[in-house]
Order: sequence, then C-alpha cells, then structure tokens
Amino acid sequence: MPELPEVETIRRGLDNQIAGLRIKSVQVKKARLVKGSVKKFIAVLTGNVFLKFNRRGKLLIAALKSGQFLLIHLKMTGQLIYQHGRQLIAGGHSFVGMDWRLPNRHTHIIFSFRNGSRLFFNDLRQFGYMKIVSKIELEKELKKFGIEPLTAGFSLKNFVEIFANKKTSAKALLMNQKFIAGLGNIYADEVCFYAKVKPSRRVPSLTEGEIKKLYQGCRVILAKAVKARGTTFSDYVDADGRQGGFIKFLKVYGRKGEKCRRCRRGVIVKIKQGGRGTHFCPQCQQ
DNA sequence: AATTAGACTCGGCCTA
DNA sequence: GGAAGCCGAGTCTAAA
Repeated sequence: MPELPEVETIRRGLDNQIAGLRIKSVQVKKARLVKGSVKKFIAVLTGNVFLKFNRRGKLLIAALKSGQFLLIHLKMTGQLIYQHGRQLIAGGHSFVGMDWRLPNRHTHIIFSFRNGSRLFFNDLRQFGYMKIVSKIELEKELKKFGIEPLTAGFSLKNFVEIFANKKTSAKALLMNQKFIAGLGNIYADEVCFYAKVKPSRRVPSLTEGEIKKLYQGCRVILAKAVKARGTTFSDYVDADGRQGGFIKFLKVYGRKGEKCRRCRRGVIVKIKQGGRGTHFCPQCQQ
C-alpha cells in the first residue's frame, strides 16, 4: 500500500513520537531486510538518537545524531508500528486480520528505546529494507528521485517538461519515480481517472489540456489523500482514534464491476498493464 | 554504419 | 493465489 500519502502519514507519526529518543537496542531477526552489514547496522544504531524523520517519494529518511541516516523503504507490504504502553502509531501495509501481539511472525527488526517503547518493522513479503547511509550516500540516493509533488518545485511547467519526448504510457510515466516521486499503482489509476485519460494512452498522444488535468489530478488527489491520512485497507485505528480515510474517496481502484461514479454509464474495468492491475472507466476515460 | 546513452519493458524478489 | 514497489537484465531507439 505505501505510496506518498501513506509514507507521509507514518513519517508524521514517527516524527512526533520518536524524534529525540535514544535507541537502547536493535534486534535484527531477518538479515535480508537490512542492506549491507547487519553487524554495522546494529553497531551504528545502538546508542544513537533519532533526530528527525523526512521523506522523499516513498522513502523514509531518519536523521541520526551520529550524522548518518537510516533509510526505510516499505515497498509492497512493509509496516512500521510504534508501541508505547497502550499507545500505537502504525502505518504501511493493510492491518486487516493482523496479529497485534508484537512481535509477530512478520516482525523482522525491532528497535527498543530507553522509555520502554518499541518500534517494529514488519513485512509479509520481505521486499522492504532498512539501510544506514552517510550524508554523501544519502545525497546520491536522493538524486534518483524526480520532482516531489506537494512542493513548490512541482509546477505545471516542470510537469509538462517531463511529458516531452516520452513514448511510454501515461500511467507508466506517472509511476516512474525518476520523474515524479511518490505515485504508485493506486494513485496513478486515480490521477488518470481524474484527468479522464485512459492509463494506457501513449504520452505523445496527450493534449496540452490532458497533461494539465493530470497535473491537477496529482496535486488534488495527493493533497486530499494526505489530509485523509492515506489509504488504509483496514479497521486499524491509531492513538488518536483515526484511520487512513482515503479509501472511501477512491474512484476506480478496487472498484472493478461497479458503475462509474462520474459518468454513471460506464462500468469500471480492471486490466493488466505493465504487469500491474489497472482500473479505469471505458466510458469517460479516453 | 557503427556506437552509445537513455528510454523502455519485464521477470524476479517473497508470502499466503 | 491477489498484490499497493523497485532493481537489473535485456531490448529498443534516437542522435550524430
């Protein structure tokens, strides 16, 4: 699940709760999820302090007091759960039917803090990772990302430039992190719907107006999704009694067979495009 | 014409 | 067996 809005939601939660805490110990139960040496990973983190949580695209970046950074990527099924007494801050993949006794069998890395609280990194499919990097290495990583939506650099002009000389499909371009950082499969489908553009449309065939609509779609949908605290396919409620509320705003994703909520004529179809489930209304998306 | 860099596509990583 | 992400290998394409 975790795309920009979900990662941003967990970033805010962790920044509020963990920033300033000293790490008492780190337990790595599955070495696969640590990139590089596990020994070094533990050595760097033990006794270190989380200063600040940042985000670039779908990548979480925790600044450490030592001057290094902890990179966290949740990929498809990663979850971060911070437990402090009865308080829980959690984000990432669906929590439906999850075993809330922590750690559970999908818990691969555990951070323990001096105040008794803990941070669990769970990942069912084990695609996610954590990695320690230096400032130099971080800058190298960040160069791989395109423009960041919801920042001043995300202008129509920059967006239009990205679409110049591209031969791929509208959806594939929206999802390419090198050009636009943060959109994944759900939000790319939603943005295409917003713009009335069929996800498979080749970029050279898009009109100026359609590109502008795609741009507006990115802004409107991502801003709304962040405000709703992301799309959480679960009944999970966080410490403030809130849950990811964007699911009810989804217009096409997960709505195969339903009547289109806009034109009320088409029926949402689901096809495979570039190996990904792709949803659209054949009536109002051209 | 041959070369090269960048764009593009797709399989694989895993679990349940 | 469905899947919300990304990397790397391989192929394709435009430029000069």
